[in-house]
Amino acid sequence: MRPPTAWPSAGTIGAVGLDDIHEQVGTLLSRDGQRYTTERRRLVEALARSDRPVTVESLRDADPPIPMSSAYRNLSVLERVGVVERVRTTDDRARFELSEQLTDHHHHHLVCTGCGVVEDFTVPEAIERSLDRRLAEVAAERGFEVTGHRLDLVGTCAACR
Amino acid sequence: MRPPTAWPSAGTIGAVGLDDIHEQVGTLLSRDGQRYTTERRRLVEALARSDRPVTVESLRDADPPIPMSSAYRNLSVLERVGVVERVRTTDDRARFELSEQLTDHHHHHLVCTGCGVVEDFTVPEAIERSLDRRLAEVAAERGFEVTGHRLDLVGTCAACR
DNA sequence: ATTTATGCAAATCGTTTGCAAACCT
DNA sequence: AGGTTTGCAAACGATTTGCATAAAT
Repeated sequence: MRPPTAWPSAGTIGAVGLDDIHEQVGTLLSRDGQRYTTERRRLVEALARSDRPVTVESLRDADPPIPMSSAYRNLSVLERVGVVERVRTTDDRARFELSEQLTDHHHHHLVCTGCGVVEDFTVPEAIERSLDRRLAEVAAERGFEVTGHRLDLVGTCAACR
Repeated sequence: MRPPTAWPSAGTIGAVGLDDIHEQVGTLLSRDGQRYTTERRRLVEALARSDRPVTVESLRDADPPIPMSSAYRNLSVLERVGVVERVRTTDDRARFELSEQLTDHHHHHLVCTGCGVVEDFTVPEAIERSLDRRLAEVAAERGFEVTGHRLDLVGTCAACR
């Protein structure tokens, strides 16, 4: 694992290093008896290249295009082994991003209710900590096993105002 | 508006008063040229009776049942006028709850990734405030117009562990 | 050679919509 | 009556899956 610093939000290439990511993905996949194929590599690179969660549609329109059924199937596998996370917000299409486990980049989402676009942002450590403390309490009260939290800032982006 | 205290999470009946809610809903609907019909009244009561967001499926299975197409259509209207909020989490079905505007109950959601169930919880005022302050900053930086925030605690509920 | 992944087309499933009947004012 | 709401059935759109072909080990 790499230092848990705040990343410049500009994709993961350069910040963590693609080779590094590919290596981890390979490990996570093989641990589940899955192969790290060319197609999956391309998916991971597309996700790493983006500074925000991407839609499957945008992958289909990539160059070269990634067929939607393949994208969905591979994203499911990658999600299961912990490489990607599926982001559901207000609109009906899901978006995908590399998991925080993989990028060491804990962040949150800014969601536009107009066009559905999702951007990343972070909050100061101190706030995260007090939040986590309270969240742990709530979980304990309810007998929940916590796997994480999600914080979305909902609003209208500059383009949609 | 009623005092912005933390509510006991046990539905809204008794806490705010159904009559009170119906009155506000009537106002919000008429403001949009909509009627407050028997069917819509039943929907609002079903939502008020629940202490968590409900699925449309559960409304269909209510007694008497609310046909899904009617539920969807009315929930859309109620959402548009600000009476209900649509909650999207990890599973593919949407859930609905009375809007915070209506209940004066700002709360968050605890989401089980196993069965999809969604429960309510609150965090202390102080945490909300520092969060809001940071969120306002982020919004300002990006030119977003903020309409609210969402905080989900994600995990596995007692029944699914 | 054998097992696994790919990608087209068909199937699913939650949600939306057309339309005729029921309802409200 | 005149316009709105209801609810069945059909339509939609995002996602999943069957299956024959291609790729990987």
